[in-house]
Amino acid sequence: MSIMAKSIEPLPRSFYNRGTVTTARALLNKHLVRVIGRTILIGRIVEVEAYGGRNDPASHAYRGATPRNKPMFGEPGHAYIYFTYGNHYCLNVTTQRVGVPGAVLIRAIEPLKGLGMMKRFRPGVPNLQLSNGPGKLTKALAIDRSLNEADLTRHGLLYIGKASSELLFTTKRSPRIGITLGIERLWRFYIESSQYVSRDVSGNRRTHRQYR
DNA sequence: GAGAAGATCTCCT
DNA sequence: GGAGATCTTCTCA
Repeated sequence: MSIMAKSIEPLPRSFYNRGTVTTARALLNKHLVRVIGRTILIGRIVEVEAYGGRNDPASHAYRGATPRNKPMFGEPGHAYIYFTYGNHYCLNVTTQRVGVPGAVLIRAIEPLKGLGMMKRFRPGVPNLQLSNGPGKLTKALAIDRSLNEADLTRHGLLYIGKASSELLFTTKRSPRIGITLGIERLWRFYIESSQYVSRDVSGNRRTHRQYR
């Protein structure tokens, strides 16, 4: 039986209108839905990181509001998408009430539907490598700045819904990846059993070699 | 207006 | 394991 996108109901605003770490954890195993024309791409969220505000030196919001990080200060349940390293887009979900900055970085998804189109966006890449990193998954789902501030609580081009069935899984936590400050916080969460997370338990990058 | 750093990925050795 | 790519954003003068 195929997964019908319409059967996936977007998570309500209240899901995001709470603590960022709580929301990050709760986003695991939810379904990220991307609509491109008549095609529906769906990925199961398997890895996330929480980013706070003025008390979190690793966060874009640490020094207050800027034009870039504005969505982090806005309504919860919206996309915050930024461009980094001259190459990559990163997808975040805003949390907490208006005026309180917070966002969850989606770091990895497991492709569930629309694999063919994802592979067209990432030609020559093995399945396990399609979306096991923040820059990879935005490319696999054709997510760019045009979707910045998109409302994720509605049926639109991009939203997040509950999984059709709640699987049992074990959540692991670790320091966040790729930052130099705030590494004492264990604000990265991932599904232990998933093959699609970006790093293994010891923090090593998952490379092509390991899968050949 | 200049300079530096960056929530990354890929290729090369 | 390491470095280059590539460009946006922010900070500071």
